[in-house]
Amino acid sequence: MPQFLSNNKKYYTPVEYVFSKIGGTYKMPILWRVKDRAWRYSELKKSISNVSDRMLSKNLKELCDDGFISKTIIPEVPVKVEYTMTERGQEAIPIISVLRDYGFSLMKQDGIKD
Amino acid sequence: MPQFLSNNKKYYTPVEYVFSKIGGTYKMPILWRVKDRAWRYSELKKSISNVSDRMLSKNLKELCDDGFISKTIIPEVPVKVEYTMTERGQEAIPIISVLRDYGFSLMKQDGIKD
DNA sequence: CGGAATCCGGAACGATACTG
DNA sequence: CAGTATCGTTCCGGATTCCG
Repeated sequence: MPQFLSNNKKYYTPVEYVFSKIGGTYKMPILWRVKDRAWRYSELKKSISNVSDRMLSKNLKELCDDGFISKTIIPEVPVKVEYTMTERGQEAIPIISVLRDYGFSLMKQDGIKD
Repeated sequence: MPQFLSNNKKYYTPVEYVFSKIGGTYKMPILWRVKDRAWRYSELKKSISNVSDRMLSKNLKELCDDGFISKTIIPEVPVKVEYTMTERGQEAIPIISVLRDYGFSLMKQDGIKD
């Protein structure tokens, strides 16, 4: 099995590396929303209905730090923050799309209706 | 956000459903190996070098129960067990392939050599 | 050989309260 | 409005032991 290091963490497969960047419960839902236009924090909070503030801000920060989205602070009162896609983030969209389609296919096989 | 139930567990996205079936550290590595030929337990153990017996047997059982691979017991002494792909499992391979390619692309962007 | 059962620690995650 | 801080819980996964 191949392996490599990044930030002192050991990875064994490229797939594992993908999950470390855009895996977890909320990152793909965030990217999927932000792909078309700028979204505000409160919009994302409302749209991803089961996410906590802690998880949302944590995941937004990581996606920013890893270069998938960017954050714009508009200094009005009260403050406005917008999240938009970067080019790197855009490249993830087709992957998420494939996973979504496959998810629907699996659900159909398993007799689950959405 | 859409949501649905399966086995009394709540899912919010199709992607989440995919991960519940073939996510985690070891399931895709297992599927990726079994795709071409039958593999024995001890072969998988050796090939996925960092997996424990607990995790390997647990993941193999779940993949069997979920219909992605099948298990053949050959009653020799000592017993021989082989794992092979089902049709359902085969359908997951292109998805894993896409994720692998994307993983290599991300690694290249991040200056990681495999 | 090919597992299953049990125990356990740490990381991930959730709910709530609070803040610039 | 857009987050932090803190605390409590859950759960993934490793180590170990045992079995047909």
